[in-house]
Amino acid sequence: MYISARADYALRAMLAVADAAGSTGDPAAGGGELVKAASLAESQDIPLSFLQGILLDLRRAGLLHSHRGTEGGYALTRPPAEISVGDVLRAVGGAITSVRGIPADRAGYHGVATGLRDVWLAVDGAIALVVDRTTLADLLSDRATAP
Amino acid sequence: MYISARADYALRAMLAVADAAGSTGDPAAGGGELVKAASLAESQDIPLSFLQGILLDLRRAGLLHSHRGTEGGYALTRPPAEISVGDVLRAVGGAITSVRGIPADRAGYHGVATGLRDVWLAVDGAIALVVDRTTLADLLSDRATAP
DNA sequence: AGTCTTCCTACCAACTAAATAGGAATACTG
DNA sequence: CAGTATTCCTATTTAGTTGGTAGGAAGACT
Repeated sequence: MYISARADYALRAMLAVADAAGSTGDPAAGGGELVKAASLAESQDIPLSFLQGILLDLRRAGLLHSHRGTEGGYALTRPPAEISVGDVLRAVGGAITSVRGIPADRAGYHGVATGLRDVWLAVDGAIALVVDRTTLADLLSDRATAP
Repeated sequence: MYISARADYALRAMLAVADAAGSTGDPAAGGGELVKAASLAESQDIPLSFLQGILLDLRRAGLLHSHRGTEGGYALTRPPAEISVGDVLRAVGGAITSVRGIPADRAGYHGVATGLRDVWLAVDGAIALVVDRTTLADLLSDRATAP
């Protein structure tokens, strides 16, 4: 599994948003505090203009909502316990398992290699089990992969 | 998880070697029939000169042994039931899970993102469980991921 | 000697990821 | 209604990897 810089940054940014919103005293469901892109970039060492493109992806995927203007910024659309690592990965990355760029479930094998497709599907399922069960809230409370 | 062309070709080539050796009547442990690179390339539609580099990797990893000359070719060093998909992947690819190119277990996180490292390790373990339990023999008998 | 085959190195082309720059559109402030 | 802060969006540059090719050198058999 290859975690791209985009995916890595996206997760770190989401965690930073969740943390900032939670720590400023408003643990309510959706809204929370608005966090500026610049402060996310600084707290996690992410190039600002690159981060902005990532935040855009996250917004389009419905994980963040944003507000422009002087007191603008970003906030989670759902509480951290309802956003999984898999949600974030899929928002920026597309398919999680791919064979030479094409999704694992449509790899064209023939002859003696036919069984390979099932292996990739099994791998995909195993990965999904981990990343879909782990939420941002889990990560923030530092028990990363509670069974 | 991204399966590169190299990894994909390597697996298909190994399966083709295992199949050719098994079907010519010598199901003995090590040796088997020697299969030429050219016939592997043809049976699985792999560019020959690209395949040769891959076969070299597999040989250096101890999965194949080769013989030059007129009746040369490649053969498995172990029976198909003792070679896992993971063995082949690691032979051509290095680490299975990597974050931005560096191995998952040494990703440098700080602050609120500390927990991410454990997620990648969990993913790595989940993938390993699948690819290390599936052998070439499993794939050849078409019951890909028997639990 | 003469083939046949693996072995090895160097190289090229295309693509993707990563990062940058610059400008709209939008929202609040006074 | 100007002015400013900020998100939003697109185009471009840069660097690295991947996929693939070419051309021999080394070994093995006839």
